[in-house]
Amino acid sequence: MKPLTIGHLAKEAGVNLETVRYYERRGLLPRPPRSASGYRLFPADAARRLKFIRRAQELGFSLTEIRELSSLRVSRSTTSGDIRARAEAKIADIEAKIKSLDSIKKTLRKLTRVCDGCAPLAECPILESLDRENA
Amino acid sequence: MKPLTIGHLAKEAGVNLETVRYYERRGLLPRPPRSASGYRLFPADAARRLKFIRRAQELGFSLTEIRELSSLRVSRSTTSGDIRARAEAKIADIEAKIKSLDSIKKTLRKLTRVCDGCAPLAECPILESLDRENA
DNA sequence: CTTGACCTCGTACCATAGTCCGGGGTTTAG
DNA sequence: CTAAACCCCGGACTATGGTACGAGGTCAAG
Repeated sequence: MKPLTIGHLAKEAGVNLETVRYYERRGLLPRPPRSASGYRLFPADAARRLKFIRRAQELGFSLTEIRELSSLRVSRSTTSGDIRARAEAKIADIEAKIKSLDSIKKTLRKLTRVCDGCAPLAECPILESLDRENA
Repeated sequence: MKPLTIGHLAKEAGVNLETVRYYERRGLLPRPPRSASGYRLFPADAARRLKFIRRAQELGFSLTEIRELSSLRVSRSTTSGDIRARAEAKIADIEAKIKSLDSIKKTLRKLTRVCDGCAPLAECPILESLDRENA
């Protein structure tokens, strides 16, 4: 588990080097220890953290929300009941997202089934469902 | 089903009026018919469309992706097989998102269970799982 | 027939999330 | 020992997704 320089970390996680610095500034990555000459030395698992951030972003969480999500583990100065409540709120958020995704998915599924029986060109009709169903 | 002016539509959908114009420019809303004096007259269901756009955004889709998603219905000049393939690709995207959300949710669930048995203060430990599990 | 609330348009401005630049020091390979 | 490749930092720049502004036209009520 030798420490990574910022360049290696960035490459491993598949992000821009500047993005790593940016996340550090924004508090999404703990500031890593430095070498004698000032180079950042990241623990090997920092890459996993970066990937988590990326995935969470794709799921519609802002960097601020992701920081909150991550801080559910480190927080001193809060009671565990408090953490629990915040975790439950996040779970509810997530369940709502899953529900929305499911309903869009169902609509798309229906769409592919309809298309199966369609004429080659632009006949494939009334996929109005897309905005009609997901209310 | 009397048509809505932009102001009423915006209010009903809970978005800023300028946002409606913006979405129209970006091609996310069809340009509506106009009154003699040039006012936009939106069909009543435009509000549903706006809400769909908002929901899709919260799920991590960009406006461009949302336009693609919606265009799965209107597209002339493509075969239905083509539409079908694109719909299936979107379904796969969505399933991946659901999986990620599920894994984050599971982690948070575990967290609340651990917390239940925790001391009041900052003892609540090692929720490392957050980035450790979702690889 | 004017006042206020609404609409038109174009343009300017804002926040978020990066990304790039450039002057400087460091480290490594030849 | 020097050149290439890497790192530092601050600050400027970009793209996306809006939001605000202002000059002007419209519409409904008193």
